[in-house]
Amino acid sequence: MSNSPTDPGSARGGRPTSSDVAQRAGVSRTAVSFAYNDPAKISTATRDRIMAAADELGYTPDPLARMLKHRKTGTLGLLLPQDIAQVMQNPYYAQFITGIGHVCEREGMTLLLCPPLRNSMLKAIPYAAVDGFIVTGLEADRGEVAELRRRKIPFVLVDSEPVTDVPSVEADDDKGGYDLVRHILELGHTRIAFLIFESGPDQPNLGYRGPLKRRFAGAERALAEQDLSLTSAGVVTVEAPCTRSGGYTATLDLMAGQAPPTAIVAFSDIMAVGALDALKSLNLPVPAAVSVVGYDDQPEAEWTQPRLTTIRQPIEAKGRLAGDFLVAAIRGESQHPRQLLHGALVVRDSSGQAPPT
Amino acid sequence: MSNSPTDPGSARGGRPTSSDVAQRAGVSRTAVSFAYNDPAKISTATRDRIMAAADELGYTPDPLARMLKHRKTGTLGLLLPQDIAQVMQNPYYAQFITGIGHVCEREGMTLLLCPPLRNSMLKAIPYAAVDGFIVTGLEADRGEVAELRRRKIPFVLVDSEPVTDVPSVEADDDKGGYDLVRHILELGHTRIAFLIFESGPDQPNLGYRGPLKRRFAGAERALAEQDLSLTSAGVVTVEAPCTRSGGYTATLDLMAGQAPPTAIVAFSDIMAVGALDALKSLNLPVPAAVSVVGYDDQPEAEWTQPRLTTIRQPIEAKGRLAGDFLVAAIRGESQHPRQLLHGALVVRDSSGQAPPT
DNA sequence: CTGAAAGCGCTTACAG
DNA sequence: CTGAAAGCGCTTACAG
Repeated sequence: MSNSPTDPGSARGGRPTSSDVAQRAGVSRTAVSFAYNDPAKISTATRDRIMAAADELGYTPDPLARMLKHRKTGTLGLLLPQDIAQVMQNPYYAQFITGIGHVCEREGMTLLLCPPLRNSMLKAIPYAAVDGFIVTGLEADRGEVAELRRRKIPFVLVDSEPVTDVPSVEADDDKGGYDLVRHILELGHTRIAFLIFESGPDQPNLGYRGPLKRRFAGAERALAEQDLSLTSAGVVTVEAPCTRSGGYTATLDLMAGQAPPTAIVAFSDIMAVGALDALKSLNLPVPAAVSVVGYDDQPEAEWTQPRLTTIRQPIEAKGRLAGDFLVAAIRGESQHPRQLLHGALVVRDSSGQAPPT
Repeated sequence: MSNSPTDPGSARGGRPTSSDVAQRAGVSRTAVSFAYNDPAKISTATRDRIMAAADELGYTPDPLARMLKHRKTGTLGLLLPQDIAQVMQNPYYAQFITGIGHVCEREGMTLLLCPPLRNSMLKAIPYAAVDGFIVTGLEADRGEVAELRRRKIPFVLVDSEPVTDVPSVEADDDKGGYDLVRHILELGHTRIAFLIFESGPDQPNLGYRGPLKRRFAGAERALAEQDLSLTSAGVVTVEAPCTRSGGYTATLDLMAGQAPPTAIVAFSDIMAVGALDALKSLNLPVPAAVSVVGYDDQPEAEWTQPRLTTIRQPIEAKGRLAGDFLVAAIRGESQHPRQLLHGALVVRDSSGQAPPT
């Protein structure tokens, strides 16, 4: 109605379009577009007139229309396995996103956080206006990955099983788990508790997956060398939320049991810090009575009392590489780069000889 | 070329469009659209045929085109005053984003992180495909806010000066600063060091702004009640990066000076924790020799040794409210809601009587 | 139940 | 230096 040929929109309630500006400035829409994108193509006078009109009308080119035309959005998508709130609570993700952030800065791009939609990562994919996805916490055989493949949209896999036909960034979690447990075993411990983070409601009872699965695989190898296993007497595994208080509570429970562990292997620094808190509150000296080790080497690990033995993992580098690979894939530059990131055992003061029995 | 009327795109290198699917299924583009958006309008047989064709072609509706047509993106924009990497390092933002995340989950929306583009927040605005912005760390008189107003795009201001014609979420930082300093003064301290975070390169030498400015205003009121001021002998202010090690290093410097402070007022918990570290390494008992107080009441504050006296600030609630206000504004529901969030002094163990002189 | 047509707001060869 | 036209890929009244 108000959209008749004679009134191309200026009377509508909505925001002004390039037609409105063109009309007001007495030029074509082409000229308006040039004023913003290629000022050399029009005279200065025309440009000034257009900009003045745009200013009066409160016009700015619609980013959506621009993106549709250019077939690019200038944004990287991060497909998340959990809600934004949960992710932000996890220092691991904060570091990972920091790494991606460096790439965004360099490329002048924005970052879209894409949490599951109605509990489904799959459903979140088609609604994201991005040039490509970074996918974390997903095995390559999941439906989401197949969907991404099918849509031929650039993406990179982080922390999945090794795959060869997709850009991917992996960490040697198997080796990390092995090194950590071997260190503990060399100190003479045999009563060992594994303190792990809950897998999340998304994938219940599927057994451990992803990095956790690989860390356990490494742990089992180390145990096997001493004729032990995850099911040996004295070896236990407890799950808790991936937070400091999660580690605290779980450790309190653990130490209240009979034949409590002499070593606690937490697969997350933040949980290890909680374990340290619990042992302090129980007046159990670390590492004299109980050893505690973590995973990730978060900054906190250096500040705890005693300082935490842990596996250093280059989380930020992981994010940065994932971003680099994605940008390359978007540009069609690289084929299927893969990078395996190495961790390292960092021995500090929280692990020591097993107490005599 | 390959785009001739007889070949609507299926032979192109790019992704398939609804035309390709329509052609393959022998229906119109309308039918394809209905298959996705309103299946009741076509027969089951037709729908199946369409979906099969879509599957073979790897088709999914282009989110950009959809958004352009619907005039909504389903994403909230967070306009950041710093790069993503810096923001993610700051636990304040992690909590704030957590709050927004709850809203995203409830609404099924995504969150776009919009860092400055070429060092300019202003330049970042026109490139963001969002339904509205949450703007943090900006005074209402800044150009960015004027630009947002001009474009008539929904937005909410967080931690700005009070404004009435825009949805906003504020915290009573003035009262926080007052309460904190009054607490310290009541304990008899007169040699006081303020430990504050650097303002960032974006706004150099403009004096303190935003929450920092208001906290200082409150602090000055409290000082004035004791005939002191920020420039009194014994009262100093030092700036450092808003990190644990920033607080650590600054405190070491502070205590090495002559007439070192007996109270350290950090306007950030994370810096206060660093101060605690430094005092421990100097063997200065807290609070017997030196009192330390923080701001924010991050989870860490309860875990430090000794536990930290601080101002509790509902950061997550701040994010949640900002999200709620923005969603309401996008829907055109609310006018200009404002919410002032209250903090509270939480006295724990890190503050005590000033040592006798 | 299905299709031709207009339109979301922009950009970019192309012709003048 | 400027403008008419086609097109990015979709959706949605409208007419059948």
